[in-house]
Amino acid sequence: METADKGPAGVGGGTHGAQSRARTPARTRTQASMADVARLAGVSSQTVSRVSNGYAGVTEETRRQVLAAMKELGYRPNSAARALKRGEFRTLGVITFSLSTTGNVRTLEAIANSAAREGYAVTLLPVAAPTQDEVRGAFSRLEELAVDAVIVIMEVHLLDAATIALPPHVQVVVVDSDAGDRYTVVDTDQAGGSRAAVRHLLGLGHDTVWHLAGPEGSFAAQRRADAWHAALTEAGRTPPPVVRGDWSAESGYRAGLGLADRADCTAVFAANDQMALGLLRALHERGRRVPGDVSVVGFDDIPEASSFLPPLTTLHQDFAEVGRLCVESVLRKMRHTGTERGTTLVPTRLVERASTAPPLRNGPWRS
Amino acid sequence: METADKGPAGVGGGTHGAQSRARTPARTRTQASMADVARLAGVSSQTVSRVSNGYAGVTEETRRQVLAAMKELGYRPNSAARALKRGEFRTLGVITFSLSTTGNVRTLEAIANSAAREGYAVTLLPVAAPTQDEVRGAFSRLEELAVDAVIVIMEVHLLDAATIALPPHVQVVVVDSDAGDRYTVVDTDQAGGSRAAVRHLLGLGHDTVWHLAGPEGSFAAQRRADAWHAALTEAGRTPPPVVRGDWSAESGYRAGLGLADRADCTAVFAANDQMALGLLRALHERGRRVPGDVSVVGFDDIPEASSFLPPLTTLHQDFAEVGRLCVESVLRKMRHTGTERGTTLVPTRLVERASTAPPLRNGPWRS
DNA sequence: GCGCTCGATGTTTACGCAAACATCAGGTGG
DNA sequence: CCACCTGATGTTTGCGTAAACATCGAGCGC
Repeated sequence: METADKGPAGVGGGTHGAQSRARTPARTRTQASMADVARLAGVSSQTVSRVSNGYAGVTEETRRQVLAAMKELGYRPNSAARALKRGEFRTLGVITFSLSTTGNVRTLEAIANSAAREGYAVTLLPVAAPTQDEVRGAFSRLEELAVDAVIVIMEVHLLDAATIALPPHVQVVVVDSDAGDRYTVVDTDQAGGSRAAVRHLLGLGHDTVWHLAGPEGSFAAQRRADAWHAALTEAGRTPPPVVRGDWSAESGYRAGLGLADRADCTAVFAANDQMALGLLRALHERGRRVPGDVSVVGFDDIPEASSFLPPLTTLHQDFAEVGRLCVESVLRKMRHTGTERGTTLVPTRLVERASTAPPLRNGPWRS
Repeated sequence: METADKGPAGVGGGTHGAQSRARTPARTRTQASMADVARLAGVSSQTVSRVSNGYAGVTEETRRQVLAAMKELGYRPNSAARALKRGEFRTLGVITFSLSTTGNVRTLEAIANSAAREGYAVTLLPVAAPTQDEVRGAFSRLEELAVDAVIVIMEVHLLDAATIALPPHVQVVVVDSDAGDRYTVVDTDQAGGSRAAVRHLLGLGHDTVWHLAGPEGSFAAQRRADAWHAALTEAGRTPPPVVRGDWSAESGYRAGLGLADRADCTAVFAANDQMALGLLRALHERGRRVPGDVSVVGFDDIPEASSFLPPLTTLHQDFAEVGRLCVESVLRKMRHTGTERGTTLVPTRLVERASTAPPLRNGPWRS
């Protein structure tokens, strides 16, 4: 009872107090080790190890004794020692800057869940700003970090720019990139999604489709814009000039104010739902009805999209699948120690809601 | 020079291919250790350790030699060995279920940043569902995890319910809870924010304020609801019945449909911005203008709130500060090995936008 | 100049675990 | 009945680091 650590010990009830029964001096606040368990159970520490790792070759009787001793001492394997011995940490590092975009967050969440299922922990490497220095910093922190592999949710050119040497055995998987030739890449099928958006709008009868693109530096934005352009060209339409935002609703609003004044703009494909939200607001303020006067398609299908005014037609991204595939492929790379490259794409799905409709050929704005 | 691992393969350009120049057997892909560096530099490994940790007592000359050797071998301290020796991992665990709410994500991000600044890594412990079993599972994974302390972003009653014993030296800090008597709690000043919302609306001249509350199980929701109730009562108003949602925009919409039909409902305080979004949609569909007929106040100030229709008046939460304080207090607890308890509250700030206005005493819906 | 201190460096050890190897008892087949 | 095997268990060893202790040479006061 003199050990004082009873309080913090149990979150909730449980095995409280085992510590306090210990006979060792009070300052010994160190966890019980295998040796301690072995002593109490009257076996060798190796046997404890075998039980701890679920190996065969231990009598049921012995196993029970060891388990009892473990419980009594509140034994927990020391992961540092384990990692040192085994040469692996069972931990994945995830590098991303700012969790401010839905996509990154959802992907991260899926990664964490998949990793947990595989017995891996996930360590977060935040990068404050998308600058070379910051990325380099994250990687140097990473260098001495306890991870077996790394998943990078980031524009890969920043990664290239930071000429940092990773420990040679650390595998890397990249999200949001087209550098499949140099890395293993898992990503949403940006191009397919964009084409679906364009085709949906053209199919409704719109002459052409405007594009509210993401920021310049983003590969995702670039690919969505490229595919939009290609789809229009393939359909024999003239792509209007690209309007750029920065993913934020605010930027969508600003861009939307410009678009709202153009009578020839009857359909807009926004590169993400946030910008679409801003766009809707701008159109509404300028008296352009959606979808009567203007149809709008977003990208991402954030949970709120169905509550926009009007509910937003958008491309659903399967972030869970992206995360799952990231973990799967990085683990595969680790185990095969292969250097496989290539890109895995996860398809999108068009979710039709109320923000798209055929154009009003003779609406107040038309002619 | 014969030691092989000169070039720990590079991410990005740089030292690529150095591996292949190595003369030792290819399978030797193990990182250089302190001993290797020591050998190359012609010093003892202890001196390497001293340089590595920036300790005094090393000649400038020697230091340079060691640093050169480190660089040549691409030496990186092995964090497992370091952790084993030092008895600490320099890692914080964060337990949360689903990163689906803005608040949790933003807090997590702030925690990661603050932790990085302190030289700590952050390991994510995802909990799939808010059930006892899941929480218990997360904690048992945690038990053998390489963390020095834990921050829980979760309703604490789930934590209580999971009768799990943490390693005694692992400190816990909790977000979103009122259990300051048992844990160290850092949280947004939910009550203060709610009172500000109510006072703002009453100040505009509304007779009373309706409340669109969060789900039953949530402490944050409970506290916001309680404070709303108290503020109304203090002002001598009769609180209308509570309307409940589940934080989602969809639930806000459903609740809003009911509210929209009540002529006596001229002001609503929604417990978060997402629900406010759904509420706005419902009111709009039913022809109730905001803020003309109904004023709406949200909570959180998510980035999109300024792009709602109309831009939402809401309570700004300082998640960055919450995260920072979490890290600060958990580290303090670790260092002092204290068992300090108590609650730290971070104030909110009312952001007035366009969704609130004085009531129209003689609008179409009034009398 | 002698003994002393002090700063720079080397040597030993242990952290906790698990692979590799060693041991040992009991059974089996010739 | 002995050589051999098999399955359960114990012993040794080393992972990479850093604390604790040991050493060693130079400078300094008397």
